[in-house]
Amino acid sequence: MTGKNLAGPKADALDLGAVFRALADEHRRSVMTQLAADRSDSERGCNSFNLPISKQTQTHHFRVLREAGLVDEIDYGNRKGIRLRRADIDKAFPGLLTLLGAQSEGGTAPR
Amino acid sequence: MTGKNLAGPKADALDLGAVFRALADEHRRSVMTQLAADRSDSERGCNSFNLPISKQTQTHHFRVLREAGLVDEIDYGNRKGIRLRRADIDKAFPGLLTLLGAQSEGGTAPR
DNA sequence: ACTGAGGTACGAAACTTTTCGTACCTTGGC
DNA sequence: GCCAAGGTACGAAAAGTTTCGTACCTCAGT
Repeated sequence: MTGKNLAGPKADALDLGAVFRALADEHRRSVMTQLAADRSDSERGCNSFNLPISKQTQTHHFRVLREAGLVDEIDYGNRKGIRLRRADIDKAFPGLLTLLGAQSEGGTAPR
Repeated sequence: MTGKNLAGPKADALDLGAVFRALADEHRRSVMTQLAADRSDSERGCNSFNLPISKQTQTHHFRVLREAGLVDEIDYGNRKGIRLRRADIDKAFPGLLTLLGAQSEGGTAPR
């Protein structure tokens, strides 16, 4: 069954402030890092991220990501899909998605 | 008179979360955008940014920027200087500083 | 039609951030 | 020595964020 896409900002209306605010939270950044790491940009189920928080809180975080224009949310009624808006992000803020991978890849330098 | 450099994280200890949290605030992002735009990376006085907030609040914001490792603060006693840590930032998060300029420069891109 | 899994709405508690008032410190110039 | 300009410390109000409880919705399978 075809789901309907929930509304987010247009590609040319992405706001850097909203994006940084969205990425400031550890849980949301974890989601974005996982999405950015998958070069195939396939749709993922919303509970495939193993977030250690309740589902109400997850609803909140996914909404913030969508409203920042970072992901599309596809509503299937009793299930939800999420997909990275890679093309739009790369166009508006080139290098941002690469940055997300940098931290984990860089290695754990002891102080 | 030589001022003394206030402590911030080491170059290899920059944290992406702290950086995004620092850049999530409009005032701090404004400061960083101005600093990033000056390719000479010269030291600037702390009240040369025309922030529409009280000096106590400015103290707070500059501290957040320093603790995120984005700037050095130089204390002259009755005056303070601030300088972008461009090399450290470029090394840890290449492309980040370019991103800060993107919004103002990119402007209204026709899609 | 019932049930169960996944999701949302609303509201409240806990926590964090931003902001500023009052009081105080530091340096340079008089 | 005194003052003014620039800055900090501490505390508290205001505002924003994160979290979850309770109640409810939606679809798939039976």
